[in-house]
Amino acid sequence: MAAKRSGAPSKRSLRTRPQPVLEPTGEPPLSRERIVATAVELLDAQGLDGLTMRGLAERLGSGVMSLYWHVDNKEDVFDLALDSVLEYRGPPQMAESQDWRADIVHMLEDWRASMLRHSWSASLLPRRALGSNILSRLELLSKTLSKAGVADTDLNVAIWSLWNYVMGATITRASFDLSDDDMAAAQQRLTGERYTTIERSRLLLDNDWDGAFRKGLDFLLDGLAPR
Amino acid sequence: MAAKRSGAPSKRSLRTRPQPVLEPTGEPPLSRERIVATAVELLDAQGLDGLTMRGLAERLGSGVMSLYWHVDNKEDVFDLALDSVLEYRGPPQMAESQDWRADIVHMLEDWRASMLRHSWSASLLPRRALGSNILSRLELLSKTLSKAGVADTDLNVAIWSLWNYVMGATITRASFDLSDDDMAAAQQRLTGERYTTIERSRLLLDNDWDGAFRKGLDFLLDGLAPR
DNA sequence: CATCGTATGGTACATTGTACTAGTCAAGCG
DNA sequence: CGCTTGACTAGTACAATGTACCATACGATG
Repeated sequence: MAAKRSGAPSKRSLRTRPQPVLEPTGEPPLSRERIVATAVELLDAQGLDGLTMRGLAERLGSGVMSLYWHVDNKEDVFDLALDSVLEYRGPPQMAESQDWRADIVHMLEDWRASMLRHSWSASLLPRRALGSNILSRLELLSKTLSKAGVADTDLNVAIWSLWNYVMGATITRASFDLSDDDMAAAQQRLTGERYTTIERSRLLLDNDWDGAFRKGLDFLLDGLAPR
Repeated sequence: MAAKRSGAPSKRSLRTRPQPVLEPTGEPPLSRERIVATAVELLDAQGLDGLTMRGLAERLGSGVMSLYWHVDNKEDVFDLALDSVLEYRGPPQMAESQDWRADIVHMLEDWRASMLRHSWSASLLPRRALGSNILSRLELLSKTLSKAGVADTDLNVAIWSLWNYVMGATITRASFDLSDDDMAAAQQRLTGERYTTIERSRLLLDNDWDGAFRKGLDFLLDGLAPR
C-alpha cells in the first residue's frame, strides 16, 4: 500500500515510471500532467465551481478515486492548475534589452493577460503559495530592477509594490468581468447625493481596463524609478 | 406566502417592523443585522470555511431555514458581512485637513487594517460587488485627489491604481498570514540556482509588511502627485 | 511461486446549501 | 367574533460534493 500521509511530497512515485509497455489505444494512463491539463480545461469551461473531482475523473475516463493517487486533494489540483497557467517565455527579442522599463511592462502585462485568459486563476491566487512559475517571474523582476539601478534597500518594496498592483488590478478586472449585473446594481446605488464624484467621473463604467492598467503601471514605475 | 424570487430586493419585509410587543427575555428576534453580526463573529473565529448556515443558525438560536427569510442565500451573507466590516470614520482631526496625502494614506491604511482584522474579508473581496461602505471610501478618495489637483483625465486611473495597490497588498498579506508552512515550502524551493536574486534579498522572509505597504504607497503617490 | 510497490476504482459516508412544506402569531376586516 | 392575510419560524428531505476505506489488478523482483 502507498505510504499514508507522507510529510511533504505526495504519495505518488518519485522515481521515473517504468514504461508500462505503452498502451496501444484507449485512454492514456493517468498522470499529474494530464490531470492538471484537464482541470484547466474544465476550469476554463465551467469556472471555479464547475470543477468537481467527479467531473474531472469523467473527463479523464477514470474512476474518481484514482485521481487521489496522483494528487493529494482538490486544493492540490487548484495549486497545480494555477501555476501551470503562469509560465513566462520572456520578452520578445532575444538579446539583452536596453530598456528595463519595457521589459518589466511586458512581463507584467503578460502576467495579467495570462490570468485573465483563465479568469478563475485570479480568485485562486490570493490564497495559495508561490509555484515555480510565479517565482521565476519574481526572480526576473528582481534581476531587472536591480540591474536598472534600484537601490537594494528599496528592492523588496519595489517588487511587492508591482506585485500588489498587478494582483489587485487583475483580480478586480476578473471579478468585474464575471458580473455585469453586480456592476449594474452598484451603479444604481450611485444615483443620489452620496457618491456624486464617482458618479460624475463614471468610475465604474470606464471600461478601458487595459489602458488604465498600463497608465497606472507607468505612474507606479515613475515613483519607483531610481533618481 | 412571501413573494418567491423577487427581482432586486430580498423577500423580507421592506416596511418597518410593527413592534412585536418586544419580547421580555430569551433570544431577540432574527434580523438581518443580527445575522450579519453573528456571521462576522463566526468568520473571525473559524475562517471562511467555518461559516455554515447550520452553525450560524445554531449560534443565533434559530432554525436554519429561518435565516432564509432575511437573507437570499449564503452568498448574500458573505456580501453583507464584507461590507459591514469596511465602515470608515474619517481622518482623525475634524477640520478640513491641509495635507491631502496624509488623508489618503490614513484612509488606505485604515482600509487595509480593517481587512486584516478580519482576514477572511480579503479572500472575499475580489469576487463581490461594491457595498456602500466601499463606495463611500472610493468617493472620499476621489474627492480628495480631485481637490489635490489631479487632472480629471488621470483621476480614474489614479483611483484604480490606489485601489489595486491596496487590494493586492491586503490580499497578499492575508494569504501569507494564514500559511506559515506554505511560506516555508516556497522558501525551500528557492534554494538552488534558479532564484538566486530573490533568495539573496530574502524577499519572502521580509516580514515588515506594514512598513513595506507604507513605503510602496509613498512611491505610488509620488508617481500620481500632480506635477 | 510469493511478495511488494504502483496504480485503479467502487462503495459509503459525512457535510453542505437550500427547496419544499407546514406551522405560528398578530393585525385588519367583515 | 371568525376569517383572512402576511410576516416569520422551522422541520424534513434531497442532491451534490470531497474523500476515507477497501478490494483489486498487474508488473517486477525475490
